[in-house]
Amino acid sequence: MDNADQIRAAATQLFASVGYDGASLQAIAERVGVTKQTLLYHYPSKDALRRAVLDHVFAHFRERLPKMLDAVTSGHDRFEALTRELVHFFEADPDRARLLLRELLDKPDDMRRVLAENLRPWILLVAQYVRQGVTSGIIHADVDPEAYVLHVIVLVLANVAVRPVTHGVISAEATPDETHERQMQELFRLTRTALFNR
Amino acid sequence: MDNADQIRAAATQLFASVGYDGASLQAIAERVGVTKQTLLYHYPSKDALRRAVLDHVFAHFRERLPKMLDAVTSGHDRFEALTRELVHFFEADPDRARLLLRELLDKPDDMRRVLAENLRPWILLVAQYVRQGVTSGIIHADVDPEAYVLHVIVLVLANVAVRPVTHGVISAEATPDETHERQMQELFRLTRTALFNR
DNA sequence: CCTACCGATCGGTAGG
DNA sequence: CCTACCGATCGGTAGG
Repeated sequence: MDNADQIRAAATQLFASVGYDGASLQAIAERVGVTKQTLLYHYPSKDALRRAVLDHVFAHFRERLPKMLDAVTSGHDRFEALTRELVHFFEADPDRARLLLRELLDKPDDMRRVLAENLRPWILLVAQYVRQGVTSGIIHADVDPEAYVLHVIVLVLANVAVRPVTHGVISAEATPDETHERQMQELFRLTRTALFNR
Repeated sequence: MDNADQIRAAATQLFASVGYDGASLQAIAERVGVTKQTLLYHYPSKDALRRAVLDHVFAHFRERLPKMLDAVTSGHDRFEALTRELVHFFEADPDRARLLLRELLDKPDDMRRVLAENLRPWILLVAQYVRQGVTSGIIHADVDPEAYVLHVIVLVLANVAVRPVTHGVISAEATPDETHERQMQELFRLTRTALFNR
């Protein structure tokens, strides 16, 4: 991994944890062990670094898309497998979830375009699979396919992003990990039950 | 509304839209038409202003709590009424949702304490109502009550917060308002179907 | 002695 | 990739 990659990785972490404005170029450079000026050699502006970070997250997402779509051919466990792939993608690096959520809040206009390009085609495709499930009778007839798929994505994204906080809200004697595991189990149950006829 | 209240209101808007670090005291003061020094007279530091903003949101939430809990005595439409109260609370001022989501990302440790105090007792109470519904047979036996209630809150919060982006993701010819209405209708269907036996 | 401010400026740091 | 800087703006405080 060269310096440009290391800088992007450090920026991803810092943007995710303290936000774009909260992360100074100096702080990002220090994490990598280079000067701020070296950073600005690789990325000519802070905004260029932002775009590089975001592009990299979506590049990873597109890489996993075929695997995700393989999971959703037909039947009950197939849709759950898709949700699991989604959870796996964000839990593999929770900074992805926090970063995307921050971008959604910070740059709604930009993100509308980015998501229209990167997420919309995929949502429409999965929604078509949902419609096939309705036709074959295994899925509730009153589901709104596109809205449902978006809800699943939002729910996974938000739950992974706010995971550090969840524990204090519903836990009793359980550990933070157990609480999160419980939360994700209910996420699978909830999204499955809301979709399929029994 | 005196200057202190106006400053808090302006800070709420700016913190919600550009984040805590992105909102300068100068910009907040300018919105109200006072100097930055006047702001610092009312709130001795930026962090004090942050706490005042957050406290005010939770004060509003606690105000509406009795009404919310009235809604959840028993039966199908009662739980939906509770979700509608929650949606109403955040849609009445979407800045509340954006602000809370930002705080969850910016200050997870602080928010864990804040939510343990302000949200946890209420979640546990509603979860007890869910358990009663399980006993009486109207609610699915495999629901995780606390996790379910938290998912509903997270789903409402996230959907209101990212509303400006939703339209570009699933819409075709519909207006942004119609798309959001569709999204919220599916939210009600999803949370209802995941809870109740048919 | 208190309240609600003002114009000016402090030491540091931002992105570039 | 580094040294040496810039215009501007940051959160916070001075006396009156």
